[in-house]
Amino acid sequence: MRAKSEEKRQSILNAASEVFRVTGFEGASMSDICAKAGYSRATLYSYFPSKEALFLEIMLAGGQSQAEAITAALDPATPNIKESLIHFGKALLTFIYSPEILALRRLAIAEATRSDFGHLFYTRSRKQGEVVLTAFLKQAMDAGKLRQVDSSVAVAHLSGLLESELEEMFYRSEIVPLDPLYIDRITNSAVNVFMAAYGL
Amino acid sequence: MRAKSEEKRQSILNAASEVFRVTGFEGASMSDICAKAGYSRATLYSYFPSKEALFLEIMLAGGQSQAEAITAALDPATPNIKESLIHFGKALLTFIYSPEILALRRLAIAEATRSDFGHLFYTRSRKQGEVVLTAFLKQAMDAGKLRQVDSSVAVAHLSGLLESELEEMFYRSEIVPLDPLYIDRITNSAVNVFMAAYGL
DNA sequence: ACTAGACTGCACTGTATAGTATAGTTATGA
DNA sequence: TCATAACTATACTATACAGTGCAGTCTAGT
Repeated sequence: MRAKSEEKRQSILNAASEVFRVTGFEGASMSDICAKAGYSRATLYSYFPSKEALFLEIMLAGGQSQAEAITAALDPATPNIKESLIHFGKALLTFIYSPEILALRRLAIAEATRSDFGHLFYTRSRKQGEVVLTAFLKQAMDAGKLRQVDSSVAVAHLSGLLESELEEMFYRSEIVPLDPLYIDRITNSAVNVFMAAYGL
Repeated sequence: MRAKSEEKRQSILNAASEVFRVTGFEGASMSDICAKAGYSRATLYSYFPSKEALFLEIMLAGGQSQAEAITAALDPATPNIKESLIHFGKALLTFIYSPEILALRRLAIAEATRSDFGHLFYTRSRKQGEVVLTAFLKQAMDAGKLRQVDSSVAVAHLSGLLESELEEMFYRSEIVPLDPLYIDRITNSAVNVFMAAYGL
């Protein structure tokens, strides 16, 4: 007999992810997804029970990869806090403004009213990252590298500064990757402002 | 003969606005909008040629009101720059995180891939506000109240700081108005950080 | 080679919606 | 008052899509 393959499942997820990102949840049709994946409708329904289930799995996977990327960008053993924040900022922006992740974030916002998927995505991605970053900053404060203040607020301010020049990206119809040099400039000025307020 | 009334037109816009905000563009049906407005489908189509036209008008009106609110919150004649930024911040956050405007912003993001409406909304609302705020900060810099730096970046940083603790609002399924005391706290800490970096 | 079950292709059901058409009703301005 | 046009109610067209069902085909494991 023939076995269902994990690769096939993945290729369906990839195709669906692309279609959802381009057309949104409502705009995506299961037929489009099948065509993109190269399988028949029946096959798709044998792997995923419904459009919603497919969508949910994509959002959760995307959220998790975002949380992991944020965690990975932090190196707690660094002596120079400013350098490590700059490294973190560049990695963060590169990842969360990549076309794939940005599209997922927009999808999450778009679906926030229709279902809980949006908020689920947020709590599994950004919020997770914030927890890790908060611990990182708290450690830096305790080590005397930053002023002792509410580290959650400091995290929000750092994120807000880093993303401050990129708001327009959410509203653009075509999503293009950011120029690494632009990311460098943005990160440097954001961390400078952060250090002016939170440094010693 | 009978004349079409501007009030009727407005009440259709109001009803449509509410339906769009709750269900999104695709999710909203013209019948829902008719029911909410209390008119027949034919009447609605005699006032607006299509669903898209109706949506566009709502987005543009919302964008303009946002731009006006931002402009109105700035008083260029103020001697104390910090106080005036705090006043501006509170007014800004109160307005752009009101349930109505926040819902429009989410709609704009949701529709950004499907059409240009999202970007149009952005350029007519936020971007307009940024232009005015940039001029305001530039003037303060020239008057020696702030450090002389790129005022566009300063504007982005100020906005980013002000909104930094409110990102979750975009992902929540129910939208609730913010507590004014919470807005005060957020604004104060954001402006403090801003002044630490940009003050003299 | 045989067979279980994965797979295709297609038709079908049921539902929903944008927009139009029409026939009859009501309000209003001259 | 009366003609005009706004209005309602409703039916209709055309389309689209989620999900199901089924007849038959292909493939891998034994």
